[in-house]
Amino acid sequence: MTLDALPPHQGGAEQLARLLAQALLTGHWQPGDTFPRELDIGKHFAVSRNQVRNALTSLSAAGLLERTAGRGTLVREMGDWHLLDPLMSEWMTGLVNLDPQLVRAIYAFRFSAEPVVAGLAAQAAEAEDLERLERAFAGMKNTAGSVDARAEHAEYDVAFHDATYRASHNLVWRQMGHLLRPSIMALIHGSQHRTDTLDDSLARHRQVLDAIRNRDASAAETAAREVLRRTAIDLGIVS
Amino acid sequence: MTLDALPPHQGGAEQLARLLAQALLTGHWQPGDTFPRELDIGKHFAVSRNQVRNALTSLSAAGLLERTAGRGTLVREMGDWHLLDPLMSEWMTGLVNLDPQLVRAIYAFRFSAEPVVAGLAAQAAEAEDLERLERAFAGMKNTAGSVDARAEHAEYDVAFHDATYRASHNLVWRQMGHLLRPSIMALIHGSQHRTDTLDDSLARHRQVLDAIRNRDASAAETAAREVLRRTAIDLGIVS
DNA sequence: GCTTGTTAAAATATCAGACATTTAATAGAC
DNA sequence: GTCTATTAAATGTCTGATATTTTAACAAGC
Repeated sequence: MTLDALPPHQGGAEQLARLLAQALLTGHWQPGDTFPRELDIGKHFAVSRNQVRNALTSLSAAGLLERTAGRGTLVREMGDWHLLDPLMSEWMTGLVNLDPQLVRAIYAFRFSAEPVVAGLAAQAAEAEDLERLERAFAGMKNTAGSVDARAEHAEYDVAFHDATYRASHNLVWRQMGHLLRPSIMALIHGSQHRTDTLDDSLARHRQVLDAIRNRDASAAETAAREVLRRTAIDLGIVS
Repeated sequence: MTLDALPPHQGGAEQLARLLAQALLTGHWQPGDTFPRELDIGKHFAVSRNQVRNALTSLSAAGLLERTAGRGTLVREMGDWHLLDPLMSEWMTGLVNLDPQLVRAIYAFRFSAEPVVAGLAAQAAEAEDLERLERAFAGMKNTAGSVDARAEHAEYDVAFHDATYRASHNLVWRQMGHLLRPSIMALIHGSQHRTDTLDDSLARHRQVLDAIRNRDASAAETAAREVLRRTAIDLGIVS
């Protein structure tokens, strides 16, 4: 794979990093391939070697590449990717071609983890957390009607789940909230956005909110599981 | 806080990064403090500005620092740390002074997560995974007797839990295996290493192994919970 | 033939210094 | 007092030279 298929970019090592990362995430290079040399990348995108090095440093840190002096830059396999790196989440968000294997893996993780998190949230949530959850839920409700507010709706959706993770009051779980955005954003492209499915999703979210508000951990677990069943349908993982 | 209290270092930006990271992790600087300037760090440790910048880039990427042109470098609060970054795990391993709040947070995470992971492992484990688990368990058994093999024992302990995460066959869960090393290594300094507690720990690990081997998810969950109860005692979280 | 050592090429890593950019503080004009 | 230049200080960037590492080719010696 060469650089020719990639779109041009404008300004900044971060932009370049995103561009290359997204190419890697969508499988433009195979694991084990040698990545283009610094100088070639710089020449192709008309940026300095510094910019290239900064970008490649990010990609290495995220486990996408492996660089060794003298040999060059190698593309690493999916199992080595640092999926929990916030930068990764940023790069994944908005990708339409995200590897289905990856989408399924993230979903499977959420399906096993979020019920537990919701349970913890029910035990640990404080007033501040409940407010966040309620604000996010209200936002989801307000944007559920119109078709053109679906991006905004997704943002509130992310905010709701993120608030759940935060409400667990655990530093580690909270970090995992980063994975939510790419996972939920994938819904925008995957589902049909029919009014009744949105209503159904909303009702299930409300159950989670109520359970947490009532400090009912086991109800929160079941409710979270129900939300994710809905998500599975929308993602096309089950029918 | 100044740099004077830090030990000297030898060679390489990675060493420098580790040194500074560990100082940050043990609270040598308070959140919100301004970190020393690039040039001062370079002068103090007798390294080039490049090395300093490379080190600081790592620390920023891990969420320990926030750098802005013109203003300088700020120390971020614990809630912003990327606890799931493998580099962080590497820096945390071997730290004796790790913040108790952090140790407890990681433990609480494991206590809620590992039962689920063990359950998944029981469903998804393949022959290769069972072999890994058995090898690790055998290693734990062999090193349980002698007092001076406790570091080696801890390594097998890490390997056992890591094998559990891997056996879940989920890319996201697998990433979390990185957190195990610092968490388990903390045990070396925290517990008394009496023979009977080691035997007890070993017996509980065997339960997990057996449950996974028997593909009994719910038994694996309970067994994992029991292992972690033992860990809590050894960490001094409960008595 | 097989091993070993030498050399050369190619790639990333590092260095040093100048320059650019951003930010915050400060002095002055009104 | 408030707003506006100016200045200082910090991180960011560029460039070219140099160092280090790795691989491969090739020759020497047994």
